[in-house]
Amino acid sequence: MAVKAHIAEGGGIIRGAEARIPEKIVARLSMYRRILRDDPEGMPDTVFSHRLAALTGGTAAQVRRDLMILGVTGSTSRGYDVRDLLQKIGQALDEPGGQNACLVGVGNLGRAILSYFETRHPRLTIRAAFDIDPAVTGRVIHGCRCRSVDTLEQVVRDEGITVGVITVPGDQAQGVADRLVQAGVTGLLNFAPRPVRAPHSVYVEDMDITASMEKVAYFARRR
Amino acid sequence: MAVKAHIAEGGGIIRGAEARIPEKIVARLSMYRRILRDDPEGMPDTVFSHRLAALTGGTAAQVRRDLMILGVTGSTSRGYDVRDLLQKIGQALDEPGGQNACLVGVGNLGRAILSYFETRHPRLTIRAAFDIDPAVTGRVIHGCRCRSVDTLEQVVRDEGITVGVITVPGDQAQGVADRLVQAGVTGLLNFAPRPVRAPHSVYVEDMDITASMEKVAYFARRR
DNA sequence: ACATGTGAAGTTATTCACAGCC
DNA sequence: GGCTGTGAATAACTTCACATGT
Repeated sequence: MAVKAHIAEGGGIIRGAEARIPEKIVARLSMYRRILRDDPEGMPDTVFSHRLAALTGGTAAQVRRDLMILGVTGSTSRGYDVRDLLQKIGQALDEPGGQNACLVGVGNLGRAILSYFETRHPRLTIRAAFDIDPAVTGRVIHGCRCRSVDTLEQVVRDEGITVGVITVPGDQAQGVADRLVQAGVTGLLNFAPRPVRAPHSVYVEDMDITASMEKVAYFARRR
Repeated sequence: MAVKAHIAEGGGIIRGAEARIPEKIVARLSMYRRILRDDPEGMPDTVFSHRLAALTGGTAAQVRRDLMILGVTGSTSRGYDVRDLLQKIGQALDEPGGQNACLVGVGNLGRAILSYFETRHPRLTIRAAFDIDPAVTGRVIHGCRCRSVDTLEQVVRDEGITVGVITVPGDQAQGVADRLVQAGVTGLLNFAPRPVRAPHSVYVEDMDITASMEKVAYFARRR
C-alpha cells in the first residue's frame, strides 16, 4: 500500500497531491468533502466507502479508486479516517494561499450563486460581483459587494482574481469572457445558455442548464 | 455512407433515433440545436462541422461523430443541411407528444430557470412550480403558475409530469425527490448542494454548482 | 484544396473480482 | 463475514488519419 507515483506527461515523476487529477474525480472529491462536513448527524470520525457511495450516488469501488489517488489509506475494520481524508482532499484541491473569484451578472442566477458562497469557503472566495444595472451596483448582496462592470479589469487585477463566474444573458457572455480573460482570469464557469471560447491557457466549464434539462428528459423516457 | 445500424445490449438491431444515445452526445446535440436556432446572423441553410465545433467549443471530428449516430449525412462541398439536421435532432431527442416538467423551490435559482424556459420549448414545458412560501404560491412567475407543495402529487399526476427540477435548500432536496418519484416522475435535475438518491428506474442528474466551482478553481491553477 | 465518413488507435472512466486483513 | 486495495477487464469517450467525393 505504498503511495502510488504517477507518471506525468513530461515524463517526470510526480507524487500524491502534485499529480494532475482527472476532471470527474476532482468534482467527486469536492462532493465527498462537502458531504462529510455537512453530515446531518455531525461529522463522523470514520467512514466506509459504501457509505460515501450511498451519500453521493456512486459505487463503493469508485469511491475507493478516487481515494486511492489521494494516497489516503483506510482500515478494513473502521473505514477511512475522516480527519485524514479531509486533510488530503484539501491538500489536493485547495491552493494554500486561497483563490479569489468574481461573478458577472447579478440577476436571479447570480444571486443564487452568491448565496451559496455566502458561508465563506475558506480557500475560494467570491471577492466581487459586477453588473451594469445602477440599481444593484454599490449594494452588498449576500455578503458580496456589487460594482459596475466598468471597473472589472481594475478589480480583477487588484484583488488577484483568477476565477470568473458568468451569469449574464447569452448575448453578452462572450464579451464578458473576453474581458475576464484579458484581465488575467484563468478559469471560467459559464452559466449563459451559450458556450464561450477562450484561449487554451484558460479552463472553461460551460454549465448548460437547458441542455441538462433536455438530457434528463431524454433519459427519463428510456427507463 | 449507408445509415449505420447499432447493436443494442439485448442483441437486437435498432436504427437511427431508436438507439440509446450516450449522455454526453445527447447534451451536445441539444447544444447544436440551440446554437443553430439562435445564430445571431439568422439560421444558416448549411453548416460545416468545423463551424459547429468552433461555436460549441469542440472539435470538427467530434461533431461529425455525433452527427453520424443520427444518420445525418452532409455534403462535402456545402456541409450539413441545417433543416435536415434540426429535424433529425428533434427526432432523436424529443418525445413526439411533448414532455412536461415541474420545478420545486421558487427562490432565485428557481426563478432563473423558469425565465430560461419562459420562451416556450415546444416539446418540453415546465407546467408547474411549487413552493412552501404563501407569498409566491398563487402567483404567476415567468409565465409559470406557482402552487403550494401540498398539491405536488396531485398536479404531477394530473398534468402528466415526468421530469422534476429541484431548486430547494439542500436539507429538503431528498424529501422533495422522494415525493416526485413517488408521484411518478422518472427524471430528476437536482441543483441542491447535495446529491439525491432515487431508484434505478429514475434518471438523476445532480448539478453541483459548488463542486463545479472548485473544479474550475483547481484547473485554473494548473495552466 | 478541402470536407465528409469512419475504421483504428488512443485516452479516460467505471466495474469486476479477488487477495489479504480484521 | 465484511472491508480495503488494486490488477485486469470493460465500457465510454475522443482523437487520428486517410480513403473518398466534389
